[in-house]
Amino acid sequence: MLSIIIENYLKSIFHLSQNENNRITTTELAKYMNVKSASITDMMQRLEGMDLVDYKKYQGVILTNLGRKRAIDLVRKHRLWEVFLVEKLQFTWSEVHVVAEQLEHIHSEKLIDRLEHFLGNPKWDPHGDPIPDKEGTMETREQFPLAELLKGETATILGVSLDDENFLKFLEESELTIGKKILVNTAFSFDDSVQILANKQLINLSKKVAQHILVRKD
Amino acid sequence: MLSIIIENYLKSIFHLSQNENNRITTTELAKYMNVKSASITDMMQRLEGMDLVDYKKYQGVILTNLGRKRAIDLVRKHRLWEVFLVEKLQFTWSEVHVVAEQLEHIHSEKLIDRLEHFLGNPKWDPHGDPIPDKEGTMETREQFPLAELLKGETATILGVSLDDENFLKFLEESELTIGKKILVNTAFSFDDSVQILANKQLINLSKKVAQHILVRKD
DNA sequence: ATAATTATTTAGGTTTGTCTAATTTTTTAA
DNA sequence: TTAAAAAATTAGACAAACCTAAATAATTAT
Repeated sequence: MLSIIIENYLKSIFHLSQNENNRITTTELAKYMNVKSASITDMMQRLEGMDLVDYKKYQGVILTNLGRKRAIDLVRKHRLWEVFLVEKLQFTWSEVHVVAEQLEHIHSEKLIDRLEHFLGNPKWDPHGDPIPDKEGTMETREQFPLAELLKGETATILGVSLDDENFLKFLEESELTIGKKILVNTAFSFDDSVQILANKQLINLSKKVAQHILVRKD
Repeated sequence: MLSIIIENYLKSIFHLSQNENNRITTTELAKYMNVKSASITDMMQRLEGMDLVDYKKYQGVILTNLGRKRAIDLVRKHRLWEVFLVEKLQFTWSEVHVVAEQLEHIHSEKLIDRLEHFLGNPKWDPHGDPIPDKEGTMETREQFPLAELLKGETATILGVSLDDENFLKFLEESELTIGKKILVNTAFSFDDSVQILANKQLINLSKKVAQHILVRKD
């Protein structure tokens, strides 16, 4: 059974390399995980020996199939627990992450399968991220950053692409939550900010915020 | 924040010393936890320094108020999670313990308070053990080992006093679960076993089994 | 193409939590 | 009440997961 620490390494590598499925550098990983590069090198050599990563000196690291399987399993657990916390225990969007980070390390296949069923086999978590099934398969859908919408377009909020507590708090306070309909009132070219209409209110969103809200065009 | 390992030490000391509230020896604790006595001595010196236990060389160990508070908090979490597993996820009596042993180490006061409310503020866990409230107070009630009943007496099963997986499996298979009514048909003096009537069937119980089933006399 | 800079690895050290073997203290039995 | 046995502690070692400082490799800028 993998230690919690090793599980966290796998998850971090997975998150950093999933966009491009490219090798990531030890420095990148060190920054992301808040440990020193020397510790990364150390651990990568151990994980290589466990066939969890493909690591070559000075060439960075990438997950093996086994490592990816384990990482996706953690993502599955994390996201199912997030659904539980929000739907059953009324946690807010911004509160769930810290707790789910702990819960994802509970080892029990029966627990997670039963939890999935108890929650009604959800396919998306409270941030709009897909929940992998037992085989690691996740659903996909067309979605865009709100920032890409043009003046006058309408859309529905599907999720977010940034898991920052204050960002999520801001969205909660602005009531910009999943399912909400929005209309782009103005797109300002001078700073790429946008003004949207949501909940019958005009709300200004910075470029960064608009980039990390994911929507479906209506 | 206490490590999982330290939390397990506190819980073990608590369980071993709660009957008599007496000091326990390092050897007792070592056997219970499946580690060597030397490791216990080592750890006790650390815990003494953290004001979690009162430990004196060659005189055994007992929890301080602080240590007991922490241990009861773990018991609270363990038992609430057991209720969740049984009531919401349909785990059986004998399956819950291993998973709850992991879940009890999740750190989040909000999580456990919300869970308690979600479960309807239960006062007893699936084994019939009392669930401490936030202040550490638990309910009490009159209960006896089934072994103490006399021929002809009727009773209701309240719980068990042994957390052994095979013992619990046996009870599940015999449908001797919480709330079941029983009647003592015969008490055999030669081996202290008893024959009871439950679920319209005659069931023979060894002395050990009868000692670890807790009942209320009707 | 070489020098300077940056990235990465190696070497050696620390803490936590365990172990075995040796020693000391306590308990039990003669 | 002393000797033998049992229990408990100390000493020293080890693995995991980190660290700092030094060395080496790769990249970049001149």
